[in-house]
Amino acid sequence: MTLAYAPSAPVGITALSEVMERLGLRMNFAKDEEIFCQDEEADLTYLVVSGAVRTTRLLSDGRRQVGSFYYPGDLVGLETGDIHRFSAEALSDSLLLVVKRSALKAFAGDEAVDRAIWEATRRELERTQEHLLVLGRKTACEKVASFLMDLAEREGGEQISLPMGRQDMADYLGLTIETVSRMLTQLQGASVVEFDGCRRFRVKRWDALERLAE
Amino acid sequence: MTLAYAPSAPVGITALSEVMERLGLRMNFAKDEEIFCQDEEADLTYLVVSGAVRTTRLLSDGRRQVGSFYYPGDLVGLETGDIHRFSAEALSDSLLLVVKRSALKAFAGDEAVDRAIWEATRRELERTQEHLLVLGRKTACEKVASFLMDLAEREGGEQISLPMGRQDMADYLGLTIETVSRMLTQLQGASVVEFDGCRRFRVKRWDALERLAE
DNA sequence: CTCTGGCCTTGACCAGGGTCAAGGCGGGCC
DNA sequence: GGCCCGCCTTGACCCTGGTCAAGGCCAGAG
Repeated sequence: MTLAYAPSAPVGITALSEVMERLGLRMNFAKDEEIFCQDEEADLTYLVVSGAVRTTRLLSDGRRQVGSFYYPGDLVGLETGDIHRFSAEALSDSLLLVVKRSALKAFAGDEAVDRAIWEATRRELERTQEHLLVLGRKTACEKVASFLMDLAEREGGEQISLPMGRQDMADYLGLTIETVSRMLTQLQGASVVEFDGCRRFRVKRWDALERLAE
Repeated sequence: MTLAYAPSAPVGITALSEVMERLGLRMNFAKDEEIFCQDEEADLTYLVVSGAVRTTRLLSDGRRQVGSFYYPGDLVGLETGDIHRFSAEALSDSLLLVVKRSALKAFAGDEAVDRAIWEATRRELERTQEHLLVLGRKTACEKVASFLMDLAEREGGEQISLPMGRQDMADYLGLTIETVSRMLTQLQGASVVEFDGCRRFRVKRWDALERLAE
């Protein structure tokens, strides 16, 4: 089976991940283990099967920016050019399917892969642009609220789990860990969300959360 | 003449802008005139000939984030999907070449255009990721210093001109106009840069500027 | 079951940058 | 050449979020 080029349909990512299921090497990464590194050549593509992944960038003095989080079904490292501009690490013990881009092209055809890369890149750009707005123009409370809302919208269920620690949230939102903690306490105090331990919550008042997220 | 598809060469943007020179409609935009609007359909592509362009996004309460600035030779509105996620306005009176994407495809071939779109998108993503780091993890002084450095590196010359006002800089950097002004004064006080009026400067100490930009 | 270490929360205090207000300055227009 | 308006700068003050420090909680090991 090879994938045909279908000009108008969104061939891209879904079909590609099916191909990866068949071609990909299954790899386990332990919590905090590096998947790829900033400035490293980017020839591999990763599909998150279970667990989760964060991409990060370090400033020379140790300040860190988390670029994005990736969950099961997401492709990581597809959107980059030849060199990774961020590092990627496993948030928790994770299973990933790994395949060489060149192998993927040979199997799926250049067209399908190019299209998938293009789609992944466009989605990444949109997410990054949204992130930009959050970092540039929102207050601490709005940042945390919109973060929780994004998570809740992705998951859809009642109980939502936070796969990342407070430090990762802080570095994603351009805050400190203490401020994140305080805002969470505050949101809980206002009965907007309710935490069950520090890694699970549910939304009690959607309207309020939405309003706070701006 | 049609452009052939050359798999490995960077066919993209340069060739495309040559085609645009022949196909494009010349349009003048006055200072602050809208070029396209957030949530509008994105069928046109713009090549900056003279002047400059900013892309912006508004929060409901009027807070504004500037996404990027574009200068002569840059393509604007190519990287987006079907709908613009930002608005674009002329920074000053500007001349742009405008062409429909579909016309471009018919003339240059799908391959060449797809490739150009892909390249433009990847560059945009890289710029946005850099911007993310600045907004998330840099201090006001570092933000302003790295902004000036970016400008100076693009222009290369001795005297560098700022095509945007203080408010645009502020909204790009996630600061207020007053803070931008103070930081500029401070950088000048430290003999790092020297202003000749508020729209022209030159770098006096590159090493210091680089260090301050982190 | 208890100990221990790593997160997370909380509090007190501090400072970077925002807010508000008052001029200065320079460019365009008469 | 002079006037005016809009942009830019400066100052005083304040507040959000950062810093520093102490303690709580929970999970995993022994």
